[in-house]
Amino acid sequence: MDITEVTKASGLPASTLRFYEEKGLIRSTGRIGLRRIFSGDVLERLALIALARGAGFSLDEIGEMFTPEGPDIDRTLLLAKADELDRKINELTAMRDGLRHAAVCNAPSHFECPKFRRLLRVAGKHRFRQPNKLKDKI
Amino acid sequence: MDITEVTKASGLPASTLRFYEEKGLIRSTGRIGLRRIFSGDVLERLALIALARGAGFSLDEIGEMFTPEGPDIDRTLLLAKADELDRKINELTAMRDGLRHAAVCNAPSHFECPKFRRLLRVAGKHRFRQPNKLKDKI
DNA sequence: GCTTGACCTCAAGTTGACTTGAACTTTTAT
DNA sequence: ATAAAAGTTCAAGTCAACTTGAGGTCAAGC
Repeated sequence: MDITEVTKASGLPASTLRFYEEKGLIRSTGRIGLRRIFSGDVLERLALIALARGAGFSLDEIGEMFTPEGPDIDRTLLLAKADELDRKINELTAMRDGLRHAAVCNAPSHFECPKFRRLLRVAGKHRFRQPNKLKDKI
Repeated sequence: MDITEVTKASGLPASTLRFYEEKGLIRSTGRIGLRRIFSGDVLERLALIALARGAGFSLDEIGEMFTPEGPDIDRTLLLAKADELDRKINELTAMRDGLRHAAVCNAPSHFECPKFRRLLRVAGKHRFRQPNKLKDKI
């Protein structure tokens, strides 16, 4: 398939496909002239990438999961990630319940609603961003 | 409390607190000299921000939820967001199960494992990034 | 055989959420 | 009184994940 067929089948723009290829997340099987040719299973790969992205993995992390040859995708890493997802799911569930409650609650501000405030306590600790990398000293 | 007390209590760096203030997400109650003074409930606010961030809301969206005076936080918006979270929760659950399975599965490649492939189909469609905004024409 | 449109490359721009740095002012500690 | 520590502003930098743009190539249809 050529790149437009992939864009149609996957919904991703060509620029993204080229970008993913450059990152090593997908591979084109060859060229006709300049044009990339992809084999059908790139779609499966893209689906997996989409899934992993949805689960909060970064492209780099996804790249590492697809170790070029490694049959040994680090299993403890996978389990750790699964646990992380469990925590995340709990958080999202709390937030969802909070929203549903907020939609019917008539406290003047949600901050004044005890139900809502309890949620804050429940779903506390989660870091979103790592500190910027400091430049390594030589 | 001054800004360092807030950083200690919240775990957020001072730069973030200033940034949030500039964005209108939190407010300092006054100054001593140049220095900001915060009242204790900023911590609650920060907890809520953290929760909402964790649930995937952008800072701008969070800002809108804290409408300055609006008693009428658009309830349908809240419910829509809750539904969105439900979908996300399903996705994460699928991914989590996929990871747990992958950790014990001994198919040569996860792509070759039918259980895993089924997941791909299940948890398909989710957009992560909106198209860049095109500059509005005058 | 030539135009046209799909594709290409490569560099630079974009967005969100912050962080970092430089230069300055205050408080606090000696 | 004075220096260090902690705070401030404002502009610029960073990072991920892409997108956009300029300029070039090439196969396909007329």
